Parts: sequence; C-alpha cells; structure tokens
Amino acid sequence: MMSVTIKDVAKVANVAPSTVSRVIANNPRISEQTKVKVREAMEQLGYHPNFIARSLANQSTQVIGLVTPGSSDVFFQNPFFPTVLRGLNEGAHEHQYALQLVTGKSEDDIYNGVVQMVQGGRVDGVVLLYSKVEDRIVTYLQDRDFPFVMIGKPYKLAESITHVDNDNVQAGFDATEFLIGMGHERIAYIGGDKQLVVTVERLQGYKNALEKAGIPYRDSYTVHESFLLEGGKDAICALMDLPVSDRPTALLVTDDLMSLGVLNTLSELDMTVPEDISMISFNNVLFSEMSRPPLTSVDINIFQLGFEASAQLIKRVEHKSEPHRRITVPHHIVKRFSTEYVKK
Amino acid sequence: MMSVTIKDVAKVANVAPSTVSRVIANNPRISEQTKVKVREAMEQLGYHPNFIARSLANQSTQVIGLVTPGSSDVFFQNPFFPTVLRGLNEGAHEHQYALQLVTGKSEDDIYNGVVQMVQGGRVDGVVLLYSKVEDRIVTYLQDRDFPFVMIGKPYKLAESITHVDNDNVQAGFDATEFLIGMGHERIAYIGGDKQLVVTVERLQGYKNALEKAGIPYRDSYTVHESFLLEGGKDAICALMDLPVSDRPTALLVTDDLMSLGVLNTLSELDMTVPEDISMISFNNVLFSEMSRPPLTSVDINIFQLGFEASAQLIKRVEHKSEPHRRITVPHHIVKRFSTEYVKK
DNA sequence: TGCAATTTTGTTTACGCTTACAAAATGTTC
DNA sequence: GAACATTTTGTAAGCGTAAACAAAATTGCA
Repeated sequence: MMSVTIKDVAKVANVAPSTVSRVIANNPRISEQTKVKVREAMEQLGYHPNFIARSLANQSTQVIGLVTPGSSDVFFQNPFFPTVLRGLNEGAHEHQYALQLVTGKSEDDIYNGVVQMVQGGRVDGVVLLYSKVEDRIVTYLQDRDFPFVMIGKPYKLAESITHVDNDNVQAGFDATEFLIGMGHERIAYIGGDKQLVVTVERLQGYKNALEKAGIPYRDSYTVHESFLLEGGKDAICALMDLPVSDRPTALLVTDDLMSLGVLNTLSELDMTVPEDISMISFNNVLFSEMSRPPLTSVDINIFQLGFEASAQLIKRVEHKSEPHRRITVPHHIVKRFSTEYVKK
Repeated sequence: MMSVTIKDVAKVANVAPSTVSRVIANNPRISEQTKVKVREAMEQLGYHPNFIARSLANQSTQVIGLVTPGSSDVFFQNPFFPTVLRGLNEGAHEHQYALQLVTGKSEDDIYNGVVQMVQGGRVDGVVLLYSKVEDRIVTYLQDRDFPFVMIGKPYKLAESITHVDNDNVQAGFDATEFLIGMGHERIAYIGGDKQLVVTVERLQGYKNALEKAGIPYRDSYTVHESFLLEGGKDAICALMDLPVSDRPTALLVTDDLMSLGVLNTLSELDMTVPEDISMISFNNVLFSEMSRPPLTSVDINIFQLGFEASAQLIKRVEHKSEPHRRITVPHHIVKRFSTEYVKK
C-alpha cells in the first residue's frame, strides 16, 4: 500500500508535519497563505488522512457500535430493523460518524463482542437496539461509564440511562381504547417475548384501558410469542381453542409481522378480518398497508427512534457531562381496514 | 479513560512489553511458563488489547466495509437487505471480522464515503451489495487495487473481479420455462431498475426461454420499475392498459416486494391469482409464503450470497495474490400457489 | 532601529501495539 | 567446562497523526 502520509505532504509543501496536521484541522493559527500551499500539496499527492492513526492520537474513532438482541437472526428478519437502521444511519451521517455492527450468534457472543468493541477502543459509543429485562451488557456499560443510549425503556435506572422510546403504556392504552370505542369488549392481547420491556409496557396500557372501561382482565386473553410469523400463528391457535362464545372479537397484536401470521392463520380458519374479528397492530412497517386487509396499525415512528438515538449518543460522546435524557417519540394510530365496529 | 495497556501488564508480569505482545499473538517462541505468568497478569488487570493501536502497527483493521447502492433508503426497505446482511455477518464473524456500513444519501455521498473508508484505512476490504452498469466505485477500487468483492455480476471485467452471484440468466430462463410448462404463452416480465445487471440478466433468460419455445418477444410485455411496492403497482397498471385479448396470462416479477404490490393491485382490479393470472416471483424472502396466495418464487439463497461474499473477501484480504473467482450460488423454484395451468 | 508583543511554524513526545534485531539464558556436544 | 547452537526475552524503531512546548518570523510602536 504505502499510502501518502502527512510527512510526504509536509515535504512537498516545505513545511513541518505539524503544520499539515493543523491545516487539516483548519486551525486558525495557520496563515491563509500556507494553508493554501499545503492544500495544494495535499491535492497534488492525493492525500487522505489516516483514520486509524488519528483515532489513536485522538482517542476517538468516530464510530458508533450497534448492538442487536441476542437472537440477531430473528431481529434482522423484522422490518423494524432496516427502518431503525436507516434512522441511525442518517443521524450518524449528519455528524460524520460511521456505524459498526456487533456480530454474534449467541447472547454470550454478543456480550463478548461488545466488550471487545468497547475495551478495544473500536467505538466511541454504543446504541442498544432493544431493551430487555436483565441485561449484562447494560450493567457492563454502566460500570465502565461508557457512553451508550438505548432504544426502548430501560428495565431499571431509567433516569440514569439516556434512552429513546415511545410511550408504550400510552400506545397500548390508545390501541385498546380504539377497539373499545368500536364496541369491542372481548379483546385479546398478543404480545412478543415477555423479556422485552416493550411487551410488558403495552400490556400494561392494555390493562389500564380495560380497567378504565370496566372490562375485566382475563389471563386467557393474553398470549406471548416471538416477534415472528410463526409467533402469530401459534398465538391465534391458542385463542381459537376457547369456547365459541368466549372467543375474542378483537385482537391487539404488538407487531406487524406477527399480525401477518395471524391474518394468514385466520384466513386458513375461514375467518375474515374485520367482519369476524377486528385487529389492530403495532409498528406500521412497510407492508402493513400491503396486507389484505391493510392493517390498522399504531405507527411508532421507527425511523425517528433510530435517528434520535444516534443523535443523542453523539451528543453524549462529545459532551460527556450531558445529563441523561429520555426522548419520547410520538405515536399515532393509522386507521386502515382491519378494524370494524363489533356486531351486536 | 486511561485503560490498562500492554506496558502495565508487562510491569506486573515483570517482563518486557514485547513479550506480552507475543503472548497475545500466542507466539511459539515464548515459553509456556512465561505465557502463564503473563496471562495471569492480564487477567488480574482486566487487560484487553487496543484494536486501534494494533491496527496502526499492523496496517490491518479486521473490518469489512459494506457499500449499498446509491438509494440506500430503497435498498434498506427490501427484505433482501437484512437477509444478505445476516449472511455477511455470519461469514465475517467466523473470521473475527467486524462489519461497517458506508453511510450516505446520494450517490456522491456514498462514493466519498468509500474513498474515506479506503484511504483512511478504516477497512481492509469492501463488499459491494449490488452491481450496476457504470460504477465509479468499482473503477476506483480497481485503480487502487483494493480488495473487494461484489454481490451480483460485474457489468464488465467479470474475470478480474471476485464476485458472488446466482446464474441469473438461467434463473430467468427457468422461471419462464416453468410458466411455459404450464401452458402460458402471453408472459410479461416485470423487472427492476434497468441499471442493475440482475434485471438485464433475468430479462435475457426470459427472452431465451421464449425463443426456445418459439414464442415471439413483445416489447409491450416488459416493464421496468424500482424494487418497491409502488413499482409493482405502476407496472401492473401499464399491462392492464392493453386490450383484453392481449393481456398476459402470466407474470414474471423479479422481486418479491414488487410482487406484493402487483398482488394488491390485481386484487383491487378484481383479478384473482392464480385463477385469472399466474405469477412467479424472485428471491423467496420471508413473506413470499405469507402473502395470499403464497407466491411461487425463485429462491436465490440470499443468505448464502452474503455468507460467501464475506468469506471470499476475507480470503482476498489475507492472501492478496488469490486469483479472482466467481462463486455461483444455486437457485431453485419454490412452488406455491400463485401459478396455475393456463385456461384454454 | 530596537524591543516587546503577537502571530506563525517547527520540534518533539505520546497514543498502544508489532516486530526486526540484539542480548541473554539455556541446552548440547566433545 | 569451553564452545557453540538454540531457545527465550529484551531493546528500540516504527505505524500516521495530534498537540504541548519551543523557536522563529512578523508586527507594532516608541
């Protein structure tokens, strides 16, 4: 390789290496005259600064590490991922940061990946793309006082962790109330992994709404599965095992992908949405409008979640003393055709 | 920060820093005895090597750069992306490499991103996740003799670029022949951006199959749109503008996401698949089995495309003199319910 | 012109690690 | 046990840049 370094430029421009370095940083203590001279030399030689060397000298890499939940494979499948990535990407790019993924299959793998990244000085900060109940990674980062932000609400110590999240209790509440407003009373909740804080919170909102409406909460109406197509399938089968008169007239499904599964399973069972059963979904990803019927879905602004996360992280990295914040990204219900007034 | 360095370990273990370095590299010229001693010191101090410093000394970062096509936003939306990423991830992880994304909005942005990455020494090699007709990035990488591999077939100089691809001509041929085998003769081709090599190749395969069957090729039967939902919609409208007796009885759509759009538009037009019109799709991503009807789709093994790409790249990085290869990932048709024999 | 104040540039060390080369320790042979 | 070969460890020079400190050049003003 042997690429051109700051020294080569210095030689050509007939100045000291440090002068070149200062020109790069656009240091005001260098005269315009020599700046021009140096820039010409850089141009002529096709010089590009070496990030690695700069990182070493600076103790900063301009790279953000992204951490996916243990089961990356599953996570990647969900359209949530590309969208949040797009947001992260844009937020990072605005400040000239690059993104690096922590790769790993198992939970241990990921943990070690994070440790290597952090201790190895590969990244200046870390974004956790999830929030789960007990998380060694969070503990680790906190112990080392390493800058990170979380997408989702931290299980505990939320005040001392900068995080970007929706008001998921409220979102669950709103979605449930939306169904109640259409006359539904037998409403089932199909949520994802109980380890995920988001699942727990939306469930809470669901319960709150039921309580407010005076509808008793029934354990048999809540199912927890993974955020995948299969999950939706299994969930619906469990519900349809109930006696006919007891079956829910409406479903609240906390993920669009699961909703697709639910939709298909219902179709196999010859039940039509929304005539036989109503459905409200979460996330409002691309294909929620492409399903049949198009899904009424709670749009949680995934892009913005990502965007804010990297923006906040960079703020923390660059000003270590920034106070911890919570950023609440708004949600809103997008009404489509999977919800209908209950038949009396 | 002031983390623990090789020197601290050396002091504690009472050896020279170089010895510690050699222990890390597990150099056989260090006696087992001192290895043990040094490892204990590392353990005790919680030492982790600094990647940046190592990179600088080594001139190698163990990082792979990923380059998405200019319109990253669109690309991210497509389920192709997460799947290929998963493959890349796994291939990289097996060899302890990390992935870094080139971020950027416009084509220029991306180009500059690549230049910075490469010249800045941030990455050891690059994977291009696409292949398009005229590409400055390819030219640039070739000029600098920088290791890269491409997913898809290079527009030119395919022999001097290591690339991982399907046999897309054959795939287009197979898909078309599959439809012909069901008695279809009026078959339309709905492809993506004409700038993408894959579009061109599958079209070629389509033409070949028609020719072999003695079916004349008609310009009005080929439509090119972007790989998105909207694309599918526009495409189908164009075809349905044809006189009734001239309308195709079967569609070959080169992307599942577009197929979803097509499916929905057809449904709006009150046409049922496969009764009124047959459809074969490409990629076989997650939801091609979740659509209604589930799509017959050509599975191109996206995961493996990614996996091979990073594996090959790493091979190139570590042995610069490796000859250029072409890796052909097999495809196969997954028959579902969107294709039916033509009605006479 | 002379001298201090100020601006501009140069010298040098440090960042944490690798590695060629040198030196020391150990082993082998007669 | 001397002489040499071999194994093991240490010394020191880099990798390319940043920045503290020192030195030189320029400016202003009497």
